[in-house]
Amino acid sequence: MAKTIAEQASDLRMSTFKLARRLRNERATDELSDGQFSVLGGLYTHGSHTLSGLAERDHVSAPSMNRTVNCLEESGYLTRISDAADKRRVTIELTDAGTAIVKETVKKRDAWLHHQLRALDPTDRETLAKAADLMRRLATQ
Amino acid sequence: MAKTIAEQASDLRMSTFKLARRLRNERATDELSDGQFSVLGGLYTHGSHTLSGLAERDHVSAPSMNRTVNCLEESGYLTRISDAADKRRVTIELTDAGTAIVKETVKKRDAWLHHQLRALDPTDRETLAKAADLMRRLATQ
DNA sequence: CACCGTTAATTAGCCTTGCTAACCAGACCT
DNA sequence: AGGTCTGGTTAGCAAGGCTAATTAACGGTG
Repeated sequence: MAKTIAEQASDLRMSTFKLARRLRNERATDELSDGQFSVLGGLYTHGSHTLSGLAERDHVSAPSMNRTVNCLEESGYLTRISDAADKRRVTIELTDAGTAIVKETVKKRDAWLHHQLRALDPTDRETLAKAADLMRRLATQ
Repeated sequence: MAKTIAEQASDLRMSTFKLARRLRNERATDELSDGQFSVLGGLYTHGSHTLSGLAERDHVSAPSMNRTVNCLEESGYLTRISDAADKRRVTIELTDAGTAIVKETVKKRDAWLHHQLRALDPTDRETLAKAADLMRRLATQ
């Protein structure tokens, strides 16, 4: 007997929260908080941004992002580069150390999930792969 | 060309986080924070718990849970009932108001996702339903 | 029975991280 | 030059996480 769409919605919501929480707990490095990693990861995959660009991407206020960036700058993972054309603006770039820690953290972070996926049969993996795409599309609407 | 398992893991992780964040933002009532709702929801679906039981379920320390419970008790959503047999223990129960707000919040919370799912074709919905089940199993391992 | 270790809840106090308000400094417009 | 707008920053507040310490009650053992 098929579930109603409402039931599917409820199931998907609960499963998403559960898995997200589980993944968050699997965070493999204590060097970086979740928010900090999100900033470095964003710089890695989408290139350099201004401060307000970063804030907007993470749906966070500019002052909050400023504090996070200060912290990451102190740790040497990124640098501020003031814009020559418009001196109000600051572009924020990953340093080599920043790039390195992103790569390493992603690897560690995915290790648990990778292990779980390998234990599934290929059909189920395919289902999850398709679902991941659908979920991404839902989320960005 | 098929993705590697590692790529699938990375995709699934990102999509899960994105959708979870999106769902979290859809929170329909400003009366309850995320953590507070989680406590009430847990009591609703799994029945009364002791304080430490609640803390463990939410992977939160006992003092943190105590503060949340204090707040919810003040708001009238739950009550403490001291155990007759072992007076150290306290059982925490939903009040009628607590039950009511859980029902209402779940309904509101699922509304957005329900709307999204209805816009998909049935095949994609089926994929997501299967994935929800797989995700739940992954998360509880 | 009295004592000591254990357990459940709570209180006190700290840290992180979100926010808004207020503030520079530079750009832009007239 | 003066007024306004914009990007970044600083200051200070609130929520919610934590650990350490406290209190109360249970339970076994000499």
